Amino acid sequence: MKLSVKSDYAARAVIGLAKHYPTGAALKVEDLAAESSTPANYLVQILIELKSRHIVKSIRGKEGGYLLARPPAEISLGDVLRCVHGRVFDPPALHDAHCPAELRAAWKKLQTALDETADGITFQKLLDEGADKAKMYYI
Amino acid sequence: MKLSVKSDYAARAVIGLAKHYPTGAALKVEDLAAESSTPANYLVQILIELKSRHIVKSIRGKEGGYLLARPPAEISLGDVLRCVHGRVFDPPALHDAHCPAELRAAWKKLQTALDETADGITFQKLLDEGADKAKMYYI
DNA sequence: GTCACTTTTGACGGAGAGCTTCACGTGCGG
DNA sequence: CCGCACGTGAAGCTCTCCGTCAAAAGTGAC
Repeated sequence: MKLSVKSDYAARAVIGLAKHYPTGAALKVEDLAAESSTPANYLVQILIELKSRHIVKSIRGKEGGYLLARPPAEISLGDVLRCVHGRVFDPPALHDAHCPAELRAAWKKLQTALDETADGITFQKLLDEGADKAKMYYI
Repeated sequence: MKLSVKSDYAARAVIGLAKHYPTGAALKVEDLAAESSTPANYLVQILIELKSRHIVKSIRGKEGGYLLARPPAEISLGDVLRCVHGRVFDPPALHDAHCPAELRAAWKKLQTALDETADGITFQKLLDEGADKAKMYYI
């Protein structure tokens, strides 16, 4: 079960924006694409989806670009994942009447486990982990 | 992120075999397909994969068919899932050097959360749940 | 040995999703 | 008015998933 690169790109973009969040300045798509090494033209579409879910916001015209709509502590990996795809771990069983109830319950269990874990990971935590890792190099 | 129907079919097939496990008799592909309402021709391929991972075993010739290779308590949903797809929740980030380390750690966390949950669900538990549900109708 | 019955294996093809790029429209500032 | 950057839609391409089919090979009954 492969996870699409789209979600990966989205997460990288949000991380990139989160790093620039304290500055308050907008980040151009091309700069963000270069920083997170993602195809710029594809990243645009992802950013639009992220915008529609109020995870990021945009400023047009010169000096325009993207920035986070909320502080990184209030954005979870689950939010980004659910934005890019629909529901995380969506089993076809839920739409199929032939699926036995006990199996449906099992899928649900997996789904909630994944959801809760993803919701527990905020981008503030990811930033802190990255900072900790950078600091460890000096020890 | 949709889960493929293949995994659903596989799980249903194992449940069907688990129900017949006490009898010790082999179950024909067509019967199993009818019972779990899955396309027989497709189910064959899934069963072969399940066999290669020693989750089920087969008997050829007349009176042949499939049966579980182990008791239902020793088969987890994670086993079936990993058999049908490769790794569960495989993020492309692991193969991409451009992915930041903190994000890779986050994907790993989701992956292990899903793995542990799936490994905790044995088919014996699913059978018991189904039996409990059936019993509740008589109360 | 032969036959009926089963699994086994391989290949095929339509359908759909994912990835990427391109071209043009829209709004903002100078 | 003009340039810059976002916004949007469409197109191509590849690849996997889903399902079907046909032929091969093994097994027990007679």
